[in-house]
Order: sequence, then C-alpha cells, then structure tokens
Amino acid sequence: MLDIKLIRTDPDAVKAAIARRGESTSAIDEVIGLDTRMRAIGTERDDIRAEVKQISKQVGALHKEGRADEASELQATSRELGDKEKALSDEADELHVQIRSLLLRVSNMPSPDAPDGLTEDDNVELRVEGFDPASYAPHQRVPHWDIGDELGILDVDRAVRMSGSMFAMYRGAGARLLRALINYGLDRNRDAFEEVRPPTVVKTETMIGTGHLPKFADDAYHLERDDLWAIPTAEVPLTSMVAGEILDEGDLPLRLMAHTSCYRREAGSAGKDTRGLLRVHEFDKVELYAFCTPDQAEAMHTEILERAEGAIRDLGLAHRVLDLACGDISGAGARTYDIEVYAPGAERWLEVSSVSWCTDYQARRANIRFRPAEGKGTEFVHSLNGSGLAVPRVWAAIVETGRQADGSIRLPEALHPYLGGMTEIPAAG
RNA sequence: GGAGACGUGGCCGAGCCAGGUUGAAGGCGCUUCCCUGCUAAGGAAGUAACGUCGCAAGGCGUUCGUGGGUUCAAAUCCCACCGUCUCCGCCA
Repeated sequence: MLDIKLIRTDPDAVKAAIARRGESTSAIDEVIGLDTRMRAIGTERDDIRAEVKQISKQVGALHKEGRADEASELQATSRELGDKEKALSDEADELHVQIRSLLLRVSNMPSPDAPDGLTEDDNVELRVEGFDPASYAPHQRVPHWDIGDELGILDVDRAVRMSGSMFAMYRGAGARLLRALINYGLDRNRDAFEEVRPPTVVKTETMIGTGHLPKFADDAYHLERDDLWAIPTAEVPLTSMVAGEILDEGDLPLRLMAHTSCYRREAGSAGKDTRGLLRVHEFDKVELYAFCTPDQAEAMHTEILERAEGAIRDLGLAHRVLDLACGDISGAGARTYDIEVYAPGAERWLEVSSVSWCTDYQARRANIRFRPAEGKGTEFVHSLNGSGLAVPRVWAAIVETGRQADGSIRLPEALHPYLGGMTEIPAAG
C-alpha cells in the first residue's frame, strides 16, 4: 500500500511513478478527493466527541451532588450531539473503507532505477552466464517431458488423470532429485537464513498483506467452505510472520527461508508453454525472505540475488539475469531481478527466480514496523523476497542439460551429497 | 464437534459482579539523573501506538482480543465473532 501522506503532499510524483507501470492513476485522484473529505469530517467528529466527553463528566459530577434535574438538560444536549457524531462517524468510516479498498489495488511505485518500459521486451539483460547455443549436442535437445517418460522419472499423464492438466508427478530418481534440490536450496543458505516451515493454507487477511489479494484473487486457490487460501508462494506466510509487530532495529535484517508447496491457478494460461513442468499448478520452492531497514535494503536485494543466482550457477546451468522493466514488475515490487535458466530440450529460457524489493509496500499492508535505535517513533520495514530454488523448472533444466548420448542423465556435482552418492540417472533399458 | 474458564500497556497483574474525572493501580523491565572509588543496594523523574490540527510548544480524538449494541457516559453491561486454556469426543 502506498503512503497516503505522500499521496497528499506529492500527488504528481506518485502518479508519475504509477504511470511508469502503465497503470491508471485515476484511483490516486479519487483517493485524494475522498481523503480531503474524510479529514474534514473527522475533525468535526472529533470536536463533537470531545464536547460529549466534557458534558458526560459534568453529568457525572452533578449526579454525585444529587442535582439530577440539572443533569437531564445536559443529557438531552449530549444525546443530540451523539446523533450528529454517529452520522459523521459513519460517513468518515465509509470514506475510510473506500480509500483503503482503492489503495489496496494500486501497485507499488517502481524504483527510479528500474528500467522504463511496459513489457517483458523492455527488460534489461544484466548478464548471461554459461550459455552457448552452439554447444548443445543433439542428445541434449530432448524436452524433459520426453525424458521423463523414457526414464520413468516424471509421470505427467497419471498426474493429469488424478488432478487435471498442469499437474505433475515425480517418480523414482526424479522424486529423489526433487528432494535433493530442496535440501540443497535450504542448506546453502543456512549460514544466514532461519529455516521456517509455515502453513500453506492461510486467511484472506494474510493474502492481503503481500498484495496477492484483493487484486489477484483469480490466480489463487480458494477453499470456500473455510475461507482459506492456498499460498502461491511462501512469501505470503513469511510476510505475515511478523504482521502487526514492531521489531527492534537490532533484530534487522531478519532473514528467513522456507520450503513449501506453492499453488497457482494460472488462470488464462491454458495451452501456452504448459507442457511438462513449464507451468504447473502445484510446485515446490525454497523461498528466501528478508525484513530490513530502508538503509539495508539495497545491499539485501543484491545479497538475495547473489544467493539465488549462486544456486543456479553451482548446478552448472546456463542462465541470465534480467532487470525488469517497470511494467513487468509484479504489484508489490519496486525493483525486481529475474533469473532465467536455459532449458536446451524445451529450447527456451525459464524463469526460476524473481528477486523483488518491495520497499515498505507490504510492510504497510501488513503493518510491520521497527523502532530505530536512534531517534524516536517507529518506521515501516522494507521487505524483500526471491526464490532460492524453484524446483520444477530447475529440475527440467538439469535433466535436459545433463542428458548424455546414451540417454542417461549426468547429475550436477553439487547435488551428489544429497543423492546418496548417485552421480547419474541410468539410461532406460 | 460438545461443556466450561479466560483474553487489560514491553512483560506480570489490579480494575469488570455496584458503568463516571482510568491511557488505565501496583510490580518487573527499560531510559535519564542523584548518591557511590567500582559494582550492588538506595533515591528522583520518565517510559505505548496511531490519526488529526499546529512553524512549534502543544491541543483534540482513537485504541483494555475484534466488531456491533445499550447509555449523557463502557475496560466495566448485552450480543456476535476470533483466539487461548481445561475437560470430553475424534484422530495421524
């Protein structure tokens, strides 16, 4: 959520920032109008409330002295004031609700450093590593869904039979590889990040905190009977962990990581890029997360990016890093780096991590503050997140990249300790 | 799921059953100061967040789980919801 005070004092700057995303700014204007009215009404209401309080004290005193008849006159006055107060109060509350619901749908302001542009074509490629299109042998040009069938390590057909399209099932060495990736993803960040295993089904309020609701309700699975939501990413419960709390500056940065399943309806994406593991409704992911002070944020953003990229690099996968253009940054982010791996069999770049700096946008929604060591009062924290390891697409890239001439899969050295010494998945036969 | 008890400030804990000057006693913790060779002990003062108005000092308002209601006035009375605990039931 944006800062209403900033909207009041510098509406043009806010609108200019929002416009960089290609988003309409009409909600901002609407908010300004409603806010002006709400404050005028609020002041009037507060004055009346103060008067009622004064009168009530007098009434109390009069009753004590046994002068009830004098009190009844004051009571009548106060009753009238009370009616007025109620009307004003209702109006102010109504305005407040309107303002909040408008504000909840406005995205974060992109950082001034984020590249201009509205589509993914405007993203800036920061670096490419380990990628040489000419280097791939024909046996590496087999898509993972075919490899999965051939080796019995990925069973999409049966998964679809039990759950519908865009679900997958890992089997045998494939399932073990998945588990290895998760442990690898967690262990390499254990030096600085606390491991958390949060609930994966959460309340509406929790989804609002990160910005996934109300705007993106269609993208999430909703358990209607209990009004609970299946999380699309561990970012949701991790943000909520300290919702409503005031942290000590000494506790910052607070680094957390979590492995969870993630659930996404992927509304509107049926049919495109959905084969195999390219896009699935349920997947495993290790998420890296941090709360910090505004001063620490930039360094933290770099740290998470480096950790996420390091995990990919150490698996020996070709990848590139993109600095997302304003229009391609998700709602809560101010600046986002994407990491994409190259899958030679599927012949495309696959997004495996989105490292976002959300400034105080989520903190404001979830009401997470810190008490500065120097000075007084409280300040909103900054929140940052990024996938430390998103399983399906990394799994796909490993299997395609590692495929050898005989059809066996060479497994990255970094994973060997997590595979009980297994160094390759044998060819079919 | 059934029955009961409970939900107060950073923490503990009064107040609620007899509604009134209670942002809320007392204690702990914390901060500053005094005393002291140092430490301990002791003494004094201070110690919430948010909104709004104001250059500021400060004023006003909101918040005693959450939301409604009764009343001139609600931490205190009534209702609903959420949560915690105990007992029963069920269960990996």
